[in-house]
Amino acid sequence: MAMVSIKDVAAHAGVSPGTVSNVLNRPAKVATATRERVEAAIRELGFVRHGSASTLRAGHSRTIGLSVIDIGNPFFTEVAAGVEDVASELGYAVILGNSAGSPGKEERNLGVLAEQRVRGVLITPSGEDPARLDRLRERGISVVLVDHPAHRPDQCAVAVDDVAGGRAAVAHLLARGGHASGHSVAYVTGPLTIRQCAERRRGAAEALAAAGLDPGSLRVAEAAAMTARAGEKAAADLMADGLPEAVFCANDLLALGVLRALLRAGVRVPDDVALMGYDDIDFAAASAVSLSSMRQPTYQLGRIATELLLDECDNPDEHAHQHIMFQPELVERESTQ
Amino acid sequence: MAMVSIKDVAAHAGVSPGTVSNVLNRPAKVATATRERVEAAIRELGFVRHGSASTLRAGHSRTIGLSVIDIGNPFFTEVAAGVEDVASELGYAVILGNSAGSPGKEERNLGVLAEQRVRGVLITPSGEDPARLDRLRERGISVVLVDHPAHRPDQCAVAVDDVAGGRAAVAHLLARGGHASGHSVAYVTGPLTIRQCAERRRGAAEALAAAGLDPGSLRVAEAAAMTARAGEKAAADLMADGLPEAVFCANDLLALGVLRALLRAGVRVPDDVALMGYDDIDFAAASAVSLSSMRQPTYQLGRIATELLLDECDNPDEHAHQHIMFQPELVERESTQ
DNA sequence: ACCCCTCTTCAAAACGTTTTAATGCGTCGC
DNA sequence: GCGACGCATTAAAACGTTTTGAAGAGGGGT
Repeated sequence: MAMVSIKDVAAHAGVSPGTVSNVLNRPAKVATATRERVEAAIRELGFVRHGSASTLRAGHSRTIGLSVIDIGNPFFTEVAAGVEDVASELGYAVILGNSAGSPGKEERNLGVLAEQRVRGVLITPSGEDPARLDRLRERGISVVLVDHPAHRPDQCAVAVDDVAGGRAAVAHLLARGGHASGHSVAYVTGPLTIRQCAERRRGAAEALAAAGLDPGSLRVAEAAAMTARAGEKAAADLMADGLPEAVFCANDLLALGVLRALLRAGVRVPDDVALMGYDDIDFAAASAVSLSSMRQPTYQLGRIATELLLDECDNPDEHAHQHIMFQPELVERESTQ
Repeated sequence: MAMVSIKDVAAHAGVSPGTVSNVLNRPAKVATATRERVEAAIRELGFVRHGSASTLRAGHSRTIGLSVIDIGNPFFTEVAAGVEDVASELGYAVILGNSAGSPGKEERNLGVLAEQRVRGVLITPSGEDPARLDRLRERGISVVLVDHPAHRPDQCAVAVDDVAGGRAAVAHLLARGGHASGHSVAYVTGPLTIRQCAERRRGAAEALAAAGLDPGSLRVAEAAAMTARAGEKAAADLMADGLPEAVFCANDLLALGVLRALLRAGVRVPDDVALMGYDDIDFAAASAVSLSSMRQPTYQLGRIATELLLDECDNPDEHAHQHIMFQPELVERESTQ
């Protein structure tokens, strides 16, 4: 409990507190002999810099915020791993916020981040309200969007082309043949207020159109959440209305749930119904019927977003805002063979 | 960028900064009329309390640290979800640290947490070195162990009985019958320096002994990590030395990897080899052959640990340290039928 | 000898909040 | 009408660091 401060270190090393601060922050500015004396004192006394005091005086912290929609989803977990790795390499701490899809909780989390005076925020926004993020920017907190295109030009964003992904997925399903109408293709999705869900749907409709089918005929089953449980429920609803020939799910969690429900009902996959997921999480390959999916560079998403954010924070002058858009990649497995 | 401080609010409301602080921290102490005036000023000016200044002066922050071994493992993800929920309910921010099994990285992360003067730390230690944690305690940072028994009496810990889990798992495998010797049972594990791995092994050996077999005959395959990929590799090694009749894996990720490797090699599960995982992650039920596993109250682990930690922080006097030990539960699925 | 540099170090102010002890102002009991 | 008391508010100090401008020491060139 004996809080040892920079002053104690200074006294112990026979220098002024300012010099200790220099040793800590710009070691080059201080003579080798003194520096070593100070470093020894720091070690002997077990001094740990008080981050809050530093933040208060310096005007900025060494923490960033990460706000995701669902920490239980392996997609976000991998993003978080990328973020954590880069942040930790550069000596930043990561404050985690889980919005659980609720704009209210997201708002509260952003409030906490603002209080903590984080250096910047990485966020996969759960709604489409740029105003809140602009308010952060006005406070001098940089914002980088993750898995979401930029709201404005003077902002970094790292995203994946979801329309293209939806298009490729449904095109792949249609390529198996035998689809007389769009009605034979179902789209199981999370809340369509989530951008990713809406865009993948748009891509799906485009694929139908490209195949000469009515894009409006896509059967859409909107689940309340993007979890396996919600997927099971959606599949039950779907089966009640008559089986489609192919199902495209907005993510792998939904797809795993759908798969479980179908198999339990005695439906054969892919023979009776072909199935596509999205995200290519690790478990997609290990499921009962291995799952075809759209792969995204998830870990990289987190890494690059963090690198952009910290570059923006540390070199505000030379920093060039970037809008990065990756293309997803089709991974073909048993569920569509 | 216009930082509005408590002084600005005070001026705008025609009171002193001290009163504003009181409105923020003990609203009961201030007359209703003034309080409302101040609250209006706060709203109009968009004031956000400077967390660092507050921490500096008050001597403690409203953040806690969470240090886990592998954020990519759904087990820890669920723990993290429980932690985040409770912390967020009580207005605390969570700083996430991923040790990736490396004591060095864990050490660095703890350093960051110490600098941030977190109120407390939730940790699943990756090694067995209580000294580092004691050093935190000396600094006035409470520590609660998660999924790990207490190092000392005056400390909270929330754990699950891993010896019992290992025992139950292997007993279940043996109950299928046909085991002439312990050699027919393999244990695929992560690094045995990880306590969970070592204890589950002990439980496994105990089960062999209880069945009248030589506990030393358990075939142990130690993988470098507790991931599906590492599991695949371990399975390959295992097959090279002759197939066992039953495989017990230290977690579901390893088990999924083993399962994938076995199936690819044409081995039938459970007919040729029975397989048990551990953790009962969501995906265990959805795998190619649904996986028998040991279920742990994961989300609850996170919730309770956080509640204990925050109770210890907020009521240091009345707080009673607790050592909570849950019992895992066998979940039987296809892989052992 | 003198001046002018460079290289180190220092003293002191500032960051935004919390907290303590003190102040002012009514009100109550007598 | 007087002193005492309670309540609401305030002024000012303190938390531990960073930063700035200035001071001091030593050296080289004239």
